[in-house]
Amino acid sequence: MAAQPSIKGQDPAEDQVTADLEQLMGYNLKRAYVIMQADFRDALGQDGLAQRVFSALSLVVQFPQISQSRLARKLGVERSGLVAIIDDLEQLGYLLRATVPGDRRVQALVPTDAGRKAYGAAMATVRTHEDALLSELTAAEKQTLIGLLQKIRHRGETE
Amino acid sequence: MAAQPSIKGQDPAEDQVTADLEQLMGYNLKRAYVIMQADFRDALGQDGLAQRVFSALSLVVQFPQISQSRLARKLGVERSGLVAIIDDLEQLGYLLRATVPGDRRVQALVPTDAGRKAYGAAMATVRTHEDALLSELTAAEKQTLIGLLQKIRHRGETE
DNA sequence: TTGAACTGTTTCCCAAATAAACAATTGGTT
DNA sequence: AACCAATTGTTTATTTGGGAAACAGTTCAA
Repeated sequence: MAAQPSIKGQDPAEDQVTADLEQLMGYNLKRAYVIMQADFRDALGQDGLAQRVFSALSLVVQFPQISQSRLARKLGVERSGLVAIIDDLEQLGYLLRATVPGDRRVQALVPTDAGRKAYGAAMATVRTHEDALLSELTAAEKQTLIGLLQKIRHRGETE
Repeated sequence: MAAQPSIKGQDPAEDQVTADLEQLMGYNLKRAYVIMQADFRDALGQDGLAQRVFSALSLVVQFPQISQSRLARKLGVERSGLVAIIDDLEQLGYLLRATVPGDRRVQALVPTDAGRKAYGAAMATVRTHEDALLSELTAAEKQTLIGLLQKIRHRGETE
């Protein structure tokens, strides 16, 4: 049932063995995620935007005047966790916390010109790096993969 | 180019808009990964094995007498990080750190009967939960998804 | 035998994320 | 009008996962 002991040293046959793990979706997802994440960091440099900051900026650019609560819900994070992210973006001058006339609780997130510009540049860089990393996948495969991942997301995010 | 301001309140149309983010592989991978991870925790209970501990146990069961260095390489983590994981498994009585005759540096990781048993039970639980979470995917889709994720892994892990 | 390389380990540090509590504010119900 | 529930942004503390650097003990080849 179990493989040979494989005491030590090189054991080329070992790599051919298909481990239980390799058939688990969670394991494959995690390993692939770690690789993409490392690639993302590499793309934007160690002083660049973190993945989550980039994602937040993207949605602020696409939905100007969105509130923090709604943004947190869209990103699937807690409101409390979003505060630091928005602080970062505000300090970088990429967005403003604007007061909303009708409701003094809410602060509308408004992207600045610098924010839109930085986002465009970052997005281009990220796309380039993703394309390079995924160069062994065809366009159709990439689309299939994204579609299947979204199927998981739609299932999990509405439960 | 930008969407309507969408000041406040419900805005059902907003969800239909396809954000840039939705076409990025990294973003979809991260969101799907978070969902699977939450499902994993839910499956094994809050006092159950963590994902990484489960993975380590799986490989120890499948490759008895594997060394920590080789296990770390297989899992894609640092040796230093693996120590705590093996400590956990040892404290649970799921494996032993056995000395190897030929090399006094190495400690072979040997699964106990309890370890093999616990692993089998955990694996069955994980599989059941995964199947439930992925019930909207066909068997073929699941296989395709795993294959594409492995393609990313093989690219990233050998670079 | 000397020096390079490897093994497991400890210690320190960092990033990401959640939970719980809080004041200010809003809105609905009576 | 007055109360109460819900919402918003925020702070604080805690947990988790992981990497970097250094270390002593050990092996191995030149």
